Amino acid sequence: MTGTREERKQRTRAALMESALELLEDRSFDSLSLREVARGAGVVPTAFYRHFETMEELGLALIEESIRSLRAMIREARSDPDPEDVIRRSAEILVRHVRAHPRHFGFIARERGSGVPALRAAIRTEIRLFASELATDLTRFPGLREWSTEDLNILAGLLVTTMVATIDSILDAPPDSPEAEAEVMRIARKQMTMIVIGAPLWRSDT
Amino acid sequence: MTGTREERKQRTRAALMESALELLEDRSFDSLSLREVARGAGVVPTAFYRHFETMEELGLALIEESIRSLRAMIREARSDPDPEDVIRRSAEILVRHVRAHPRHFGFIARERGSGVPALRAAIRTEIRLFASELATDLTRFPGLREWSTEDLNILAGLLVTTMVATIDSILDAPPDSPEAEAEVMRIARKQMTMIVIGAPLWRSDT
DNA sequence: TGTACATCAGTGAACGCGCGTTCACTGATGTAC
DNA sequence: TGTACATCAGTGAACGCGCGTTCACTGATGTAC
Repeated sequence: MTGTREERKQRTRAALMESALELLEDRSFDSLSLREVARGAGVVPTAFYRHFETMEELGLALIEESIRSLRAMIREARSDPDPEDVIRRSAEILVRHVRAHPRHFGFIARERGSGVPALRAAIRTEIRLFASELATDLTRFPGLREWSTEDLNILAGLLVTTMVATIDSILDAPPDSPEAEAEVMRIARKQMTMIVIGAPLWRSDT
Repeated sequence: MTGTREERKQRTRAALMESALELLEDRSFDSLSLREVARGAGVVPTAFYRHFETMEELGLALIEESIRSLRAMIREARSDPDPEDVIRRSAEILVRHVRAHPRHFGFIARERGSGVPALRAAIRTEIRLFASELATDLTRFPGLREWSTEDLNILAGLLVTTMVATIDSILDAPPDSPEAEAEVMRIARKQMTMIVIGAPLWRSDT
């Protein structure tokens, strides 16, 4: 029981989010109850209301937190100026980040398709944003310089879809197996390579 | 109240599944209650037990039903012996079937990532099965004849991922807009083309 | 530094509600003779 | 064809339970003087 009143309040808030994240490991968000979350945080149900008006608000806060992980990952992937090696590095970074924050990525991956509309919408917006940033980055590649914006977006969408599927694979794989991890990484690398090798040739075909 | 006792029983069973499917349009399966489903079917809660032991059993029955749609779609797509046109036709068939059974595909798309483990597992198994059948079909393409089984599976996985993402797009699009539908189909076609053009060239690159 | 008062994070009792499941039942349909 | 009995899909009351939310509260922390 140390710290100022404000610090302690923030700690309880964090405990509520932590509790939810833990429960979400094998449950969907809209099957979670306020009382369970409070219980997991070691706090009486009514204390919840000092921090969030509704469970949905807590869900959105969790998405925001998860998205910070995502952004950190993207920033790292982008920081590499060498486009030669970009696929290998991207696959590595993706796997490493998902392994480092499995509960956040699991939460996002699961709520992306299902459940509470507000969470669904927030996640989809974020993924779309990522895809359009990727489209901008793609112009650095030699074969793609004079592509139309629309075609770049389509290609970026395809790459993002592949990455999201890779996230699913990582989360499905046994958690402590470096072999499984390497395998997922290898497949992701091959798939992304297939795409970027084919894409520049696609133009001539209309 | 016509038909034999058995026919009437089957009709009630169908009504329970129909009720669940309707409720699932904007809810996740594990937030559904047995009482709601029974209510929607116009039947007392305890009557549910004459048809299913648990809600999970009903969920699995729904997946089975949904998968019949999926199989019908796959059969149609495979029946075309002309590999030239296969992408255009596949995209069309995909969009048409999803539009024809939006609730079934929506249910599958949503439960694929989330919720009840048994449903999740059943759906993933089915998708994996589809991917490995597709891998077999791919050997018909000239450039892929002497690929390794593993590489064919990776390519098939990539195509299936793209199709699943397309299903999401169709379900997200406004339901009565032929323009939106055509747009989704066009994007799916482009993406699959990018993949299959690039894939045969990929080999030389290791 | 000390005192008097305000703030407010967390408490605990209470509420009405929908839930899954049990049980004994009803009465129409099916079957044997 | 008619009768007597068996089957069984659906009923309705009852149960204990966890839920979200309200409310008045407590007592430690913060602030003004």
